[in-house]
Amino acid sequence: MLRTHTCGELRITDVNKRITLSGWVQRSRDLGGMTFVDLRDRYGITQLVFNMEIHADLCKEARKLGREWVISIEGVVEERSNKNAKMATGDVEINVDKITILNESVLPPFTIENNTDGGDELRMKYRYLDLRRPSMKENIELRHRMAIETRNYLDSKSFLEIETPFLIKSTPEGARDFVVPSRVNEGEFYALPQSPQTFKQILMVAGFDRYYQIVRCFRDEDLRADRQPEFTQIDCEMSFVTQEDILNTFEGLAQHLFRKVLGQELEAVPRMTYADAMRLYGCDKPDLRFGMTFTEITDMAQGKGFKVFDDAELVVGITAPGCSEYSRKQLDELTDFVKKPQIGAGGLIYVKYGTDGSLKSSVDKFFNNDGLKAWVSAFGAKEGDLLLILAGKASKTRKALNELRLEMGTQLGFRDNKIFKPLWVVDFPLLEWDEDSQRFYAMHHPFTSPKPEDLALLNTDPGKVRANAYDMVINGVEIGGGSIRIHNKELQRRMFTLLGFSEEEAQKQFAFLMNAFEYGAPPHGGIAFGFDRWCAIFGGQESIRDFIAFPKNNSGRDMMIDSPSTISEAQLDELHIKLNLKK
RNA sequence: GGAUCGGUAGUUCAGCUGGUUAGAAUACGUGCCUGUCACGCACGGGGUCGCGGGUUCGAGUCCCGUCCGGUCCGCCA
Repeated sequence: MLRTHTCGELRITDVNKRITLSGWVQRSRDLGGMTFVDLRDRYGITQLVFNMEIHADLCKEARKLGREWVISIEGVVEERSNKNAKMATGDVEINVDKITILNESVLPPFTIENNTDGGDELRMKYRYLDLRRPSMKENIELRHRMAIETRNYLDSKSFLEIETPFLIKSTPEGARDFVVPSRVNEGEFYALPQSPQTFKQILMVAGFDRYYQIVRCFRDEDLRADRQPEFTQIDCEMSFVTQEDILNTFEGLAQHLFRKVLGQELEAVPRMTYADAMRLYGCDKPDLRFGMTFTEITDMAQGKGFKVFDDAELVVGITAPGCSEYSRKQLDELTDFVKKPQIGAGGLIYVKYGTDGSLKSSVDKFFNNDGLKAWVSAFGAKEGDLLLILAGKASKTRKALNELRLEMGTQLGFRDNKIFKPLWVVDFPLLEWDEDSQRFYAMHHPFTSPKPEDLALLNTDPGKVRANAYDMVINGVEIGGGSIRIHNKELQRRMFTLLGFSEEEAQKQFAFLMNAFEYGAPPHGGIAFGFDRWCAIFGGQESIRDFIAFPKNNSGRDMMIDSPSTISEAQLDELHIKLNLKK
């Protein structure tokens, strides 16, 4: 037998038991007369003790054990004379009388500890070593619990988990597709799904009523810390429901996961319209862990001869609580921050509202004390606060102030990763105008239904039409989004027209869906959650990579298996493919 | 497609305005040590300063190019 127990389970109540443990050598401490070895497996660490006076040969053998060697030992559980309160197994140790070396290990390139000395690149190349670290193991375990509890909840609500194909068809809308050549169909290609969107809608036509799938999706776009070319969604769809039914059902999922995975009771998730989110936070996924909402003072600020304000479409600011004593240097740094090309503000105006009630601003030349006082009151600022104001074109200025708000939230310690503030953002616009191509694009996707009360605007002012679309946001991260779909042929046709699809194009791309809709499509809608992101947020981290067992790096490469890679001429021939390389 | 930061010992990093033999910590090896648990102490080995070119009496350091990695913008319906 290679083990009777795991390395995480022995307690004081097990003293005097004869046991067998197997695992990896975490480290050893040779004190001369005795040697301690920490033996690690998935479940924890148990200390082994070897005493020169009792087993000299064994003790010498133990000294030779290297880091990450795999061994099996037999011995007796003993109470420690020096207990270690930091370890779950810290009350006991194993007096070993037999060592079996199961496998030696070469020296690992980084330490197998939570505070590893390894950089990201090495950790990905030697992922099997990285995954031995307790923190990584816990992330993977968290992911497992999230998946199990998602299935438990959805199963309890009569959802069926149904698999949809990975080899599907490329569509030009949306993200770039990963493409797979077909050997048996010369010159033709499959595409990997960006999401199972059309399949889940067809499952509704098929009458499956409530569908879900924890499913891999693929997008051939540039990566970020929170974006991988393949990622996992909790994909869901329901029939005979209103938006309200969907929000309630998946608020229930969120509450279930908070309870089962984090042990927290989640109150009702607040809702905010897209319009309010943009007005108060300058973005469609506000971080509600802190306030600092936007205050618009365009009217108040204009007509006093300050050109920056007078020329601006919008003058808007935030209140940084307790920051009136910010130094010139700190304010300069904030100015540099908003002037970074990625943020793109022209400059930053501040008003210091001193603890003594004094007012000092960077625009004193143009605004007297009364003018500034009116601002302070509009902002609802208190003595000791600092107003930070941006001006310019409305959308760009809001975007920049959003970045500044988040930066200030971080600097002031308001973004505690142990605190969770979920939010529904609702009433998204149906369409988005694209300046470059001078046409509307679907903000969510072309099957999203407009709000019935906005239907009339479809002909007169399409940009104003709101959709039955919604996002779930936690701490400023979009973790899910969905919509009520169009199930009416006429409406769908009008949508395609608005989006600039000709009848033929719509037929060519979506014939299967349009055909299915001819046969009695029920009213339906759904939602999809970014599973990796949700895991990362629950784990208190920003990067999703540490919650994926085998992630890809910034360039979409798998550092461990070194993919993608070239293929042989024979393979290319078989696929009828000729390369046309730029370099 | 663009911006920006980085590449120096197995690893994580320092190395100033160009100037003697490139350092620290950690890991590793050897020795000592009977209650350690980040054990301790002593000693030791370990470097194509990513690569190529240039400037210079002299380049880890400056310049150009290139490769690799990180972060962000665009992109991601």
